[in-house]
Amino acid sequence: MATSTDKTSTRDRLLDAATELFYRDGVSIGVEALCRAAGVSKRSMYQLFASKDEVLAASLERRAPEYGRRLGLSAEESEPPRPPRERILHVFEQLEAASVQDDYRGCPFLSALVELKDPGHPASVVALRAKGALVETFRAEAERGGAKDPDLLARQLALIFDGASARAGAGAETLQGLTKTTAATLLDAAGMN
Amino acid sequence: MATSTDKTSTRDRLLDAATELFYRDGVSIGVEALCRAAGVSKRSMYQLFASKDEVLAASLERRAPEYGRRLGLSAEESEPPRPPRERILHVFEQLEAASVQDDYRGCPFLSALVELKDPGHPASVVALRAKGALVETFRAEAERGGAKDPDLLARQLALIFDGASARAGAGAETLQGLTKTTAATLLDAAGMN
DNA sequence: CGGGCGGTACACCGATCGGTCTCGGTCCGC
DNA sequence: GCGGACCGAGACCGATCGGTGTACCGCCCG
Repeated sequence: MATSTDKTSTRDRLLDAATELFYRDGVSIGVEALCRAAGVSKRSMYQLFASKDEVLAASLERRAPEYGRRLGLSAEESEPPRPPRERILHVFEQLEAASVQDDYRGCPFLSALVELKDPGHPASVVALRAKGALVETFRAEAERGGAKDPDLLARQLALIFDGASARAGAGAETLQGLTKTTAATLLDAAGMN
Repeated sequence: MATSTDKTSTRDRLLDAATELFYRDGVSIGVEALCRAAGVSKRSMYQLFASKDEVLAASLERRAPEYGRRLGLSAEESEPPRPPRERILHVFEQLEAASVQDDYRGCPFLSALVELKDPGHPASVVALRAKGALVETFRAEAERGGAKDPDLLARQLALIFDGASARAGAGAETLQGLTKTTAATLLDAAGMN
């Protein structure tokens, strides 16, 4: 019936460990190490998932909603809707805040796409969907804010977002207001607010 | 004496194959497959390099100068120096031209950094140096072009560059003038030409 | 009480990993 | 012509890969 917490616990433990290890060590982490970290036997893992690839896909899938939420882009009804410009800039504030943590390794979806190199991989499909959702949310905010070309602006912001997460994750950039400044410049040029 | 072409041929064949296979299949490609593709025995490879990691680093190292050259950033004395704005925009033209090829997988240096995740890896050191050189060249052109804040502009352009190569390489974006447009917007905002 | 059911533990599979080593051949200078 | 440097082919090493098969255990439900 999956009503209580302990029913799903082995699956959750597995996906929690998968999220962390795949992110920290990359997709090449072994099934053995993964299961050991999760406190789950390989047998159980292969009863829950058809393959390691599916575990990776599922861990990204589960991460997607929380990812959008932390960026402040989810359509929450709690707060009165802040102006689109603020909401967009808030995304980059969050990104920069996350990037200063020393275990930051960049956007997990982009990393998975780069590491897998196969767009047909189940995890790549999930990652591409998450990336598409981000652009779409940017686009909606841009439109709401009266940008001249919402689609162009959204794709520009996505460039900044992924470029910043990749460079910061690789240790090639420290951001420090860089993305917020750049995003603001692009918003201005798009005539938004 | 390493004077003629054939003396260095096994090394070159190996690095050529390494460049291609590491780029296409990622750093997880096996030594066996690598040597087979290069027509070089494992024994020869391990006499030329201490480890697979060193082969990867050397292949990136060798690629670096040609990389900068293809972007049109090398200090060639042949042509009369075009204005900085044009030179910068030319970089993005070249990037977009490269990204339409169906075997395009993004910037090889950024990919290596993402895949390795270890900034101390010899190949990561090479890649970080190449990335630093790109930013520095942007910065020099920005200064030459009278940008208000050359350092800021250079980092912004690097964001665009890496974001675009990552997204295009992952199949999440098709560019189509996007980077050139965006770069031009940033150049304008920086008061450059 | 008994039988599933979900779970762990662990041996095991063939394949492949990075790396070493031996063998035989080819070519070059003496 | 001979010795040695060089190199490709590939066997071999222990470890690990993703994945499976078997046996055993505790727990809940009838």
